[in-house]
Amino acid sequence: MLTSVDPDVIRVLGDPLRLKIVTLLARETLCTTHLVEETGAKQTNLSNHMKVLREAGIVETEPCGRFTYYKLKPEVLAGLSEQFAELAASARTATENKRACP
Amino acid sequence: MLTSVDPDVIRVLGDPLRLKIVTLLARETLCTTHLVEETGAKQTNLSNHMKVLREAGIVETEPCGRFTYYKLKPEVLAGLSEQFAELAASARTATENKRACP
DNA sequence: CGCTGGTATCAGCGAGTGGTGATGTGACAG
DNA sequence: CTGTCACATCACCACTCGCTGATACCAGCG
Repeated sequence: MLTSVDPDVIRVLGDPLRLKIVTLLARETLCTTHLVEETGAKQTNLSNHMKVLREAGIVETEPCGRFTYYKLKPEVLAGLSEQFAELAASARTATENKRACP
Repeated sequence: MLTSVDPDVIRVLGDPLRLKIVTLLARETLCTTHLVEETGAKQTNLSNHMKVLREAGIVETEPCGRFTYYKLKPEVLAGLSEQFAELAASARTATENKRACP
């Protein structure tokens, strides 16, 4: 069957700042201080976005002394990739599969 | 380099109704009337969403008499899939790539 | 033509969301 | 114990965005 993509994950990744965070975390595991430097956003703002990403199951936290490291969960991104690939494959066959005018 | 995912396309797909439309269009090419039946949304609402999808380059229109057929552009979805696959692959190596505490 | 039906556009309203400052919490240093 | 630092939470404001009704547009049909 055609597995529909999870709207929640996409919605979370739809925010430009969050997408930038995800892109940064795809390169290396970072803590909030690093993310503040890299993105230029306020700490409070970052913390809010990290909470959203955490609750969406996209990132994991790993305490390290007073610091909190964030790392991506690759399986979530891989799942997204697979679901979009399925959609794309299905869409290729749908071009000629046209429902009749009512 | 790590190609960042296009925020605009993701943002557009983040809406649940639009995602449902895309899922439906991945199965067959439909016109607005069909989409109204399938989603239960008002015609005006659908038309607004279709405009957003069109401007994001996700769907193409194909007039057919008085009807307007919409079909997906598979390459956009395939591109998304590839970009997420890259992110996932990069994220897998980023787990041990931890920046030092400041 | 004028009428009808399919579609697009416009203006307005209400809810949800992001940004921010103040504040709370918990861990380490001295 | 006390101060400091990293981080999280809360409350609030402003703004955006989606939904809707009214309306305009356009293609076919009689």
